[in-house]
Amino acid sequence: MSIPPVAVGLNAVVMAAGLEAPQVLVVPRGSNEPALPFGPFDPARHRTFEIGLREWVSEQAHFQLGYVEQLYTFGDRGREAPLADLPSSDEARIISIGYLALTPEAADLPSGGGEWHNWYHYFPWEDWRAGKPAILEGQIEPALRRWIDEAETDGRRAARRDRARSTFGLDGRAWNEERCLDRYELLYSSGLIAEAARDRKEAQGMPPVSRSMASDHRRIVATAISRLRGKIKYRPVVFELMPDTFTLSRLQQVVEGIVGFPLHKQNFRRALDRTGFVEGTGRMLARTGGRPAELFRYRREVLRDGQATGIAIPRSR
Amino acid sequence: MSIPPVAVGLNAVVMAAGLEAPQVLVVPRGSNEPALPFGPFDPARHRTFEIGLREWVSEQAHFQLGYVEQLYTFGDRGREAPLADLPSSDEARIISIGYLALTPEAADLPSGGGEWHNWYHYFPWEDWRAGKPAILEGQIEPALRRWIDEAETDGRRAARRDRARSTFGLDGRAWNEERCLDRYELLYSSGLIAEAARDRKEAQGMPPVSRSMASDHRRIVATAISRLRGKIKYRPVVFELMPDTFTLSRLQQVVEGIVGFPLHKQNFRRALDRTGFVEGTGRMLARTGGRPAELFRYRREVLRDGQATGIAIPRSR
DNA sequence: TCACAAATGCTCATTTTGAGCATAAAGGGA
DNA sequence: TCCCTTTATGCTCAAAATGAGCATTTGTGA
Repeated sequence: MSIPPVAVGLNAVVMAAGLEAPQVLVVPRGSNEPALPFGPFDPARHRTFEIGLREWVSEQAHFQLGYVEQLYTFGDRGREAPLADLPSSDEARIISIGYLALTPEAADLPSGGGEWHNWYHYFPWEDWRAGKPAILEGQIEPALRRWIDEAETDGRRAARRDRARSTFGLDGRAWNEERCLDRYELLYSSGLIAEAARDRKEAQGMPPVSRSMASDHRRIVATAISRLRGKIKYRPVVFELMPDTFTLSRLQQVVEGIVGFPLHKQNFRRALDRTGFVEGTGRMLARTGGRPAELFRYRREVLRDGQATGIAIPRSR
Repeated sequence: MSIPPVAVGLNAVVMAAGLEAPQVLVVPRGSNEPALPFGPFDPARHRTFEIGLREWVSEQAHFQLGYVEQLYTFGDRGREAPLADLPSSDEARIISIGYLALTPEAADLPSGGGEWHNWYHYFPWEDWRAGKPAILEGQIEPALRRWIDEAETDGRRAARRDRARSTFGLDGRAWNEERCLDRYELLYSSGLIAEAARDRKEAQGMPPVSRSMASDHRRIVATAISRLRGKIKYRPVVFELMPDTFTLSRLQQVVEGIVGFPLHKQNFRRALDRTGFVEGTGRMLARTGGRPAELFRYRREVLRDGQATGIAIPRSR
């Protein structure tokens, strides 16, 4: 049995908690679309994927990754074509293994040309912290309804409607923040995303509703967002994004940034309290704009015993 | 930038609900250790991994996969060496993309030499349905304590103790069924698993505490079990393992087989009821050994709208 | 000195769990 | 035929967790 060779790349979705919104590390590429940091996997040099990933991130971006987990392996034909500075896909297929990395907000900006970009510049429909994003009613929902109506048969129309309803919460359905990837894929397959037109090399009528990224990188980021939004509920991963000490309000702000909607403050604290994940340091942070807040710290030990638990998400409004 | 080529294999962990316990599809290999079904990924033939996977499973095992999801991509050096019928790892590194597939219990046994094997023959310590498995107190816990004591420094000893406590629930800690993979990895790294001795080519004093598998296949199965045990709680994946109609007792039995411990029957039903996932057909199943049970069916539509929900797991005892 | 803005503290009605008791209905054997 | 055993189902009750919102503190800045 012989196995045809393919080239393997490693993609990192490095995330941090910004002041206003969660950030993702991207590499600007001049007039081209920005890309995720990317490095080849060299089986001769790297005993494991993760070692390889950490190595080239520290080489290229000059900073050390902390928390890292494998996301997904992407290998569909056609997805890698637009990355012009990589070998053409005609000979060797390139598959890429996506990783999610979380770094404390204090992480210095990498000097190698990387930049922190707000998640929601790439996914404006995902940010409900200040209510329903205008882009939904203004552009996306009408376009989705058009796409539904364009279906060729009644059956397909019904299938499209079901899909749009459940992912985008149309017709009174609930919005499920974890379905970020499903929404991206729906927008892609219905042609509402710049990458879709680009990949099919045709101009679509859709106004650029958000920023695009090179290759299938925006899909990889959507995968990372979905994963993080889910995981935060059953593993204490948020703390990987926090500095050593923080106020509870800041913690809540970071969680709200991730899930994309506001939380009920008192209930958030009550639930957090019960987990025992956090303990007061006695020190206070002044100049909060009101009463000073106590600084807390994450108790890593708690993770060890006991059940898998993350942070409760007591939705507000 | 050039990317060194590697060979990509696809591994399928195909699972079904057996009469007594969940089953996994394995390929017996005579005097060698049994293996998971494995097929090469050929970028020239397969547009996507999943298409490739479905194709060779239907070729080799003569049956069609239903539900399929990507699990993880395994690429550590050394892991593939023992699969003698594959090219040596010296030249080309083989990485394998693991997939989890779920098939209804009615699925015919594949004729191509595949066999359904009970999960718990490979992971006897994971089956708490009839109480704490004897192998834990009899063999695993003493061996773990020996391994803890063997550590060279106090710090390492403490680290080993913490790790063993939280994964195996030592010293009164809770048993978390989702940490199946962590437990396998601990047993592996502490040398209590046949594969560990094999991979280091040394004979360990450990009695064969369970069946082993080729290469890192048992690790892949552990990954699948952990994934399924987690996912069952927030997505209605159990129904992928059920036939068209089933009794509630059978459904509970399947869930118990997966999570590995008994559930409280009445509360299981109450919670199931609330999800609306299931509806009675009016038909009854006789000869259950007692009062006949109603046959139910899964309402696929419910999945569409509403929140992500799986099946409640009201632990009993 | 007095509002204001945050940070914290508490209460209360609802829901959701966790446990168990009670009743119903077939099949087997006395 | 009539219990008795066995499995299916129904229901109740206390405890815990959630969802909402009012009330109190305590620096800051006008």
